[in-house]
Amino acid sequence: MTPELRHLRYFVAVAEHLSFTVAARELHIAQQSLSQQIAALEHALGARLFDRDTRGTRLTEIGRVFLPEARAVLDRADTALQAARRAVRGETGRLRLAFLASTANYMMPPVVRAFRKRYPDVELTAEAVGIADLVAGLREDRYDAAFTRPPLVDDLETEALVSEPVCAVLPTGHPLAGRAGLRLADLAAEPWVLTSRESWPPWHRKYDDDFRAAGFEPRVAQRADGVPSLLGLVAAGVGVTRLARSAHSLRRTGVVFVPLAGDRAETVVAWPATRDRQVVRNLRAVAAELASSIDLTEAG
Amino acid sequence: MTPELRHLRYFVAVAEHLSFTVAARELHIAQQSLSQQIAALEHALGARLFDRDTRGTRLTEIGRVFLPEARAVLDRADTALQAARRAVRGETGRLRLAFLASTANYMMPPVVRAFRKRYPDVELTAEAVGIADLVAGLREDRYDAAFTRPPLVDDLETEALVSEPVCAVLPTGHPLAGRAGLRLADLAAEPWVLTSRESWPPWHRKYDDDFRAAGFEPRVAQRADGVPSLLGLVAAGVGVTRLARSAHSLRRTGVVFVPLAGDRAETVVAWPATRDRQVVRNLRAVAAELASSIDLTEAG
DNA sequence: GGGGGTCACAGGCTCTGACTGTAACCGCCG
DNA sequence: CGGCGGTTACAGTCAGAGCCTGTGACCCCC
Repeated sequence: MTPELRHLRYFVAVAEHLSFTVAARELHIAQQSLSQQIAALEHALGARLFDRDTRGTRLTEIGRVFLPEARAVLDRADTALQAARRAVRGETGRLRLAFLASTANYMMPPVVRAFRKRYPDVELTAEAVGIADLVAGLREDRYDAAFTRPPLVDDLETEALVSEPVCAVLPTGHPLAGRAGLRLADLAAEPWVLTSRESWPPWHRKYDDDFRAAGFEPRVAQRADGVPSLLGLVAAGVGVTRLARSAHSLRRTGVVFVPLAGDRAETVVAWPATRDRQVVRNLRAVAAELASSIDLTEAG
Repeated sequence: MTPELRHLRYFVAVAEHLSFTVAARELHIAQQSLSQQIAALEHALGARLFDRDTRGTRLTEIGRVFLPEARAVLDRADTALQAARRAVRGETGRLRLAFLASTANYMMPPVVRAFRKRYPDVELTAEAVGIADLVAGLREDRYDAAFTRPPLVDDLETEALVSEPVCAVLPTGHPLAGRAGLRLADLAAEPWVLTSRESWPPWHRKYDDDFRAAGFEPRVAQRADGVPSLLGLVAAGVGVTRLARSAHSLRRTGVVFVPLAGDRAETVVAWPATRDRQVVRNLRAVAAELASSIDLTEAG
C-alpha cells in the first residue's frame, strides 16, 4: 500500500489530538476505522508512528520526524488544488485584450482598471489595434477578447456593452453646425471623408445600406483609415463624416459633433466562438457591470 | 471525491505521454480504468484537464496550470516518505553518545569517525564522562548509548566489543617492574591506590571478588577517582594499581604496565533495555565491525 | 469497406474503507 | 475488590470504489 493523502490527513489529526477517539470525531469516521487506517500507514512505512495504550497516545520518534513532512505534503496538495480551482474560476492565467483604436480612448482605461482590481492575479495585456489586426488576432489566438464595433464576422461571438449616439462631424463654421440634430439625408449634398473600403468590408456594407436608406450615395472626397485622420480631414474642410459621439474626445478643435437622428453606434466585446474560457466570461461580466454603472462613452 | 496521490500520479502519467493507452500501460492498469480515474479527477476539480479525441490527447489550459502543481505534490510526498524511511533506517535523527573517560581515548576517535562516515545525516554528540553520569544519563534519556566497562546494571543492555589484557601498574624502578608477567597474588604485600567505593559499587564488588580469589585483601594507601589520578599516584610511589592495558597511553612516564595473568578487561557498548532504536542498532553494528577489523585498544 | 488505433461506456468482480459490536486493558472510586 | 468509564484494537459485515473485460464510437489510412 502506498500512502495516500487520506492517510496523511488521518495521521496529522491523531498527532494533533493525541487521541484516536477525538481525531476520529473530527474526521467524521469511526474510531475503529481510524485505528485501521493508521495501522495501514504504519505498515507501509515499516514503523510505529504512535505509542498508544489505555492511558493515551504519543508520537514516536519516527512519528515526530514524519509529522512536519506529512503537514508539508497536505499543504502542498492544498496549494495545488487551490491553484487549479483559481484557474478554473479564471482568477489566474493570462488575458490578452485588443481594443479597436477608436474605442481604446474610452474603454481601455476603465475596463483594464476594473479588471485588474477584480482579478489581480491574471496577467493582462491590452493594446489598441486596427480592425483587421483585431479580428485576425482573435482568430489566430493572439488575442483572447477584444472591444470593438460591429458588425464583425460569424465565427466571433459578441456582446453589446455600450450604445451611444452617432453624430455628423462637421467643420467648425459649417452652415449646419448650429443645428441641434440632423438627419443623414441632410448631408446628401456634402462631400464625405470615409475609411477605405478594404479596411473592414462588413462596416462598409453597413454604411452602404445606411446611405441607401437615406436616399443617396455619398460623394467621397477622400478616404483615410483611423478616426484621428478622419477628424483632421473634416477640420481641414475636406468633407464631413459620421462617427460615434465618443470620438469627440479625440480632437478638440475644428470640428463640431451634431447628433444624427435615429443613428446609434454600439461598442461590443468579442471573443472566438470556439473557445469558452472562464477568464473571458469574467471579463465580460466586469465590462457589463462597468457599462451598466457609468457612461463609458463620456469617460473618454 | 477529494483527489488522492493516485489521481495525481495518473494525471501526470497521461500528461507526460499525451496518451491514455500508453500511460495506462506504464501504470499497469487498464486504459478504461485510467479514463475513469481521470474523469473523476476532472469532476473533482470542475474542469477538463485534457482535450482528447481519436487523434490524440492534449492538455487544456487548466491542465497546464495543474501539471507542475501535481508534480510538486508528488515530489513532496516522495520526499516525506523518504524522510520517514531514512529515519526508520536510523539514517537521520540524533545519537547522543557517552564514553567512559577511560575508554574515550581509544574508542571515541575511531567510533565517532566511522559512524559519521557511515551516517553523515545523523546528529552525533559524544562526551567523555564518569561512570555515574554515564549510567544516570542512559537511564534519564540524556544519552542514547555509551561505551564503558562492565559490570553495569540490569536495566541496561550491553554488548562486548573489545577485550584487552589487564596490567599491574607499578612505579618505574619497582622490583617487579621488569617481570614479563605477574599474578594478582604477587602484589598482596603492596600498598594499593584504587577508586573510591562510591564511584561505582558494581565495579568494587567485582574487585572484592578478584582480590578474595587471589587470597588477599588489598591495603589501600589512597583512593582517587579517574584513571589519570591513579596513574599519577602510582608514578609518585604511593602504591600500585590494576588497569586495562589501553590506559598506558594516558601517561608516558613514571609507570610500568606488567600484564596480569588471566585477567582481561572488556569494553562494551551499552544502551537502555527499554528503548529499541534503529540508530542505536546501527551504532552497534558500526562499532562491532570496527572492533573486529582493528585493535582499538592499540589505537589510543 | 476493412483494419488499426484511441478513448469512453457498460457490466461485473474483488477488495477496500467504512460501519457496528465487542474485547482487552487501565485508572478511578466506592 | 468489583464496577464503571474511557481508550484503542479486533472481528465481522456491507456498500461502493477501483479495477477488470468487452465493446461502442470515432477517426485515419489503405
